[in-house]
Amino acid sequence: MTTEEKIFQAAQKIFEKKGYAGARMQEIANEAGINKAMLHYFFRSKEQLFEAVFLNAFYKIAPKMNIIFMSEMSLFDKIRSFTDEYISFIVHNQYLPAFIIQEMNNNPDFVQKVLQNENAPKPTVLFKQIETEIAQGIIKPINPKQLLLNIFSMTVFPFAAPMLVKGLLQISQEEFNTLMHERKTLIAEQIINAIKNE
Amino acid sequence: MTTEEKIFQAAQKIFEKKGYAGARMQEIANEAGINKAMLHYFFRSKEQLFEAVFLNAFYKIAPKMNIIFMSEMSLFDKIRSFTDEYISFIVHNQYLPAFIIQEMNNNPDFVQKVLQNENAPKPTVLFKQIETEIAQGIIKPINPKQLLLNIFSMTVFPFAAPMLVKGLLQISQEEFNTLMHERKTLIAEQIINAIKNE
DNA sequence: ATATTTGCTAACCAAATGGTTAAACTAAAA
DNA sequence: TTTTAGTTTAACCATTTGGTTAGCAAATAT
Repeated sequence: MTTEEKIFQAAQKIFEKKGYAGARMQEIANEAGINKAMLHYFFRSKEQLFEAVFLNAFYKIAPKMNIIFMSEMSLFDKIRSFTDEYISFIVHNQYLPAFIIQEMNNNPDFVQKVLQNENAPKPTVLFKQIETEIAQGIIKPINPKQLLLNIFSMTVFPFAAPMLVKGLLQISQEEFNTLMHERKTLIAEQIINAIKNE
Repeated sequence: MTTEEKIFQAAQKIFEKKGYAGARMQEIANEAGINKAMLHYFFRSKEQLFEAVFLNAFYKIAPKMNIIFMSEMSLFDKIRSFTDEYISFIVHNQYLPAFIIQEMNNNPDFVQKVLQNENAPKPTVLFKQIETEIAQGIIKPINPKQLLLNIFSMTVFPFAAPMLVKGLLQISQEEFNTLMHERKTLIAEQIINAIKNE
């Protein structure tokens, strides 16, 4: 592993745990086992190092979102495969959603920068599909944005607020993981149950 | 307004916007229009000032949660009144959920401290009620923890990740507010639709 | 073989940051 | 009127923090 990779991985770990404001360049250097000057040698500044880490994190998740936005499946199958694949992925990267959400909240300017990229998921196609399926009588009438927001909320929230969820439900990390595994199919069931006709 | 109140309100504003790590004592003093030494005169340290603000925030929201945990209503009515009252309250305190969630994530020790207080919401009664209504055939079988998590996710998530939501749905703050207003009744409808028998 | 670039470190620096102090001001109690 | 207690400020302090510099050693190019 090159020094640059060591730095990047250390930065990932520290930024994800502490956020931009809470992270310290010295701590990242220690984690990487190298001299602090190397951080600036390879990445110029804390901001640029952070941006590299943040964009990498965001574009790790974005493709998973495109399952629901871009594929050719029926709405029900989109919901099923999105929840399943998203949760399967996030279980192995539990830190990502909270990190991304926190930094988007604290850095509103950043949001547009990220979402104007070509990789950024675009919901218009999905919205049209929902309207079509409503018109066909497959699902009950609902504002497409609300439906997408429901799917998203149920899928992402536990990973956005893991500490709150574990505290409120009074469960351990193990039970949390079990629940998340269950949710891979449960969320789709619940939503489809709520919107399907008959 | 006393100086202590000025400090507290300024601290609320700054901590909520920037988080503990991103907030600066000087900025809080400027916001309050007083000398920085006064912060330490009234609150001793940044940590203690933060703790006062955080606990205040948490115990503003906690009572709204007890609607669903502690009242005597039927499950459906609990869901209806929780989503309605929670969203109504949060619309006027949009910063609160993201702030609480962020600091609970960054400060895992803090979580237990907060949730061991007597005000802290306890879910056991609700879980039993759900199991009873399942046994009575009112609702379909579901893990009570999953049901609570669904209610919670749909209600809280948009306020936990407002920037991400606005970005992904490509909506303005105004449209966001409209959607949230709609959700006061929509969430309950969707969930009840998903779990009710017949 | 020599010059040059690249990777790396120790030491250093200026600014920022949380916190302290001593003195001054204010208002109420004695 | 004098004490006394609480409030406020300006100046100061020690530490932390992001960032820089000068130099060294190994690789690369000439």
